[in-house]
Amino acid sequence: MGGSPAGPGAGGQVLGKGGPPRKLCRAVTARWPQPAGRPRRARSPGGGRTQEPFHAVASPGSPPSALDRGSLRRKHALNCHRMKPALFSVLCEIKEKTGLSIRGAQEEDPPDPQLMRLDNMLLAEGVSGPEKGGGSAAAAAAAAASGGSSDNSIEHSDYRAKLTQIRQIYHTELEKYEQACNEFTTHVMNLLREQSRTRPISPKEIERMVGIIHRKFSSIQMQLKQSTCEAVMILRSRFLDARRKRRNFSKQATEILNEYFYSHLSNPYPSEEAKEELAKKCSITVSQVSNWFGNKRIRYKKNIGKFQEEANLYAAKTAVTAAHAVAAAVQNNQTNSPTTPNSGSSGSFNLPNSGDMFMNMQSLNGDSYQGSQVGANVQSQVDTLRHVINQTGGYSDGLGGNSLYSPHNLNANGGWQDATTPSSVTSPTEGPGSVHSDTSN
DNA sequence: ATACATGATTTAGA
DNA sequence: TCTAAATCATGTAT
Repeated sequence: MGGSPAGPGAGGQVLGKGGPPRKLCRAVTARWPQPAGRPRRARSPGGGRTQEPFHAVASPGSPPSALDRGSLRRKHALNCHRMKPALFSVLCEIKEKTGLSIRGAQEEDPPDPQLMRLDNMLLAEGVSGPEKGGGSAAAAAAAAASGGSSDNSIEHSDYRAKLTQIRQIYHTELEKYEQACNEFTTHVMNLLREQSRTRPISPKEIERMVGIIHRKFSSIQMQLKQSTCEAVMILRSRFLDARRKRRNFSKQATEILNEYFYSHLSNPYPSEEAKEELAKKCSITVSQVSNWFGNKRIRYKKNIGKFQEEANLYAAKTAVTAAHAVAAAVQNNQTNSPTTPNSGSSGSFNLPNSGDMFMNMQSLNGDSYQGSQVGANVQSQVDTLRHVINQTGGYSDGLGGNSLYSPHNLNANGGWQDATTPSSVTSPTEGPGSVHSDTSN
């Protein structure tokens, strides 16, 4: 249920309209390298569509061919012809009549909704937005989708790096397109200007031509934007997928969880508060804490024997902590007034060493000393300590059954004792008297 | 390559 | 909604 921190399918939904991510992936990998070649292609054949041969206006770089030379000569002859003004006016008249110059002049393109959507998306993803915080919004969203844990900074930076890459490609391509568009527009304008000497070309016509060119280029830009959007979405979905993948918790996190588990073996059900605290300490989500305890309980119960060594280990740790606690408490009792235990607002111990972390957690559960009864808590620590001492004394007999955390906490039908039973009440010194046959799997 | 460990998910029950 | 139990899927050690 709430187990998944990333939430199955949390990613990829943003672009859901485009189709399943797999397909997108293929589409993009096939399409990505292409845009670089487009401007060149757009430049050359575009001119061939006007009525006059554009190559007639020799580009400054290339020497005119024999054909060009002939055409230039003819043009020059035409321009100098004495009948030219008369012919020109006739042409104007004809054009007026055919209405060529008016047609399509008022084609004002409204803002394309799809283009707007793409623009918005790119902005939201931090691709087309302002230079700095780019991607931070998306990354934050992704982090939120994953449960907000902060243990994935590597993936995070990886994501940002890739997003930056996409962003760069997008901008260079966009720049190229704009440049190509401008070049082509000025080229066409020059041609039209040149042609206007031999045939009537109204400013409206020029405007229209420019409009056509811009529309063409903006459609190419839209393709670029679409590809970029797809790339970002794929990156996102992959990023989230990667987070969905199982990753072992850090050693420290496992230790913290184990310490809690084995010190609350009689009732290994952390409260919501305790879960939150554990989650914070382990840099994982509360759901992950719940999962961990669920797994741990079932696996411990299934094969107690296997976990005994681990249990002893953590018991020893607990004992050390307890020893410190007892020492501190005793000292406190001697030096301070007996009614002022060294506790914070939540009633936790302030231990002089690193063990206090664990002690704090213990206090959170509320089962170590309800009602801030530090005395009782100290008693439980003493019990643990005493028990460990006993255990280490009897450990050499080598029999699995004689272990600190023998399954005395489990009742006959395999369940733990009543969940309300605090661990400190059920003294660990109880010993291996209780029943347990299910040490094997 | 394999077995084992472990985090996540699913299912069913209370 | 929480949990137990089964199971899946991946990480890790050999």
